[in-house]
Amino acid sequence: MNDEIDRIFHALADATRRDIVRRAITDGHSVTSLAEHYDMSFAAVQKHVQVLERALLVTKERRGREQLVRGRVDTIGRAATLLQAYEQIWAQRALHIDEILAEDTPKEQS
Amino acid sequence: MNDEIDRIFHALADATRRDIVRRAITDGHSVTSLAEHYDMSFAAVQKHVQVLERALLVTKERRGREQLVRGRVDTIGRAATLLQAYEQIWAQRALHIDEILAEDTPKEQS
DNA sequence: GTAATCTACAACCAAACGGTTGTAGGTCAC
DNA sequence: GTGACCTACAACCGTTTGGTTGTAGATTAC
Repeated sequence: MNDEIDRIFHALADATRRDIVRRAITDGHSVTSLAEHYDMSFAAVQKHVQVLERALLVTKERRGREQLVRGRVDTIGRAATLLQAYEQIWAQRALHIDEILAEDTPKEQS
Repeated sequence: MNDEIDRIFHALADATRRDIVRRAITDGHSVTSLAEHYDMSFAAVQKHVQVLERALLVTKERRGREQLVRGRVDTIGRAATLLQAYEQIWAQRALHIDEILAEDTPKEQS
């Protein structure tokens, strides 16, 4: 499961791949049509899609001779939840600090 | 700015680094005390901390001869917001699909 | 002042990344 | 069936990553 998270974050750690996800999440796009937007070879874009696919951030669907790339919302949601968990931990810590301050202040006054 | 996001996601794409952030977000820890938890050299952990530092996910604070590592909540929140944005885009798409289905179904019945 | 502790950083190495070109297999149009 | 198009994948290459060991600089304890 840690490997799964590794793959998700690694996949998102590249601007080209994030842009592919952005495009693919609203509509399916062929690999060729995706490749037209970037200043690199078709094969390079194909590799990026493969990385996204292994991270389950994207699926491919045959459409005639094309392969439609589509964003996988469940996985993106999973990653967002993970990060929110980190925020949650922090929020509890901040709350805890507030409690400590609230307890200490009166004692200093006595 | 894209580089900043690259660095954040890349930093989180490693289980050891995620664990360091987890520990450091609630309390400051010296690099040595962090290193005790992992099956690798001190220098390796030090490098991981450096990656987190460059991604602004963590700050170091001198405390005598130790260096306290502490999680940066603002950056974590930033990453969470980014992922939520992706989810948001999806939600709109899902809503759109629902609308299409809602429009189509009656027509099929008539 | 000396020894122990904590950190920083350089040098090295194998493996993974991110790109390239080239070749080959399906699918569509005609 | 031929040609054009879309995709898959192998081979290659320079750079980065993630680990190691070793050395050196501060800081603390005594």
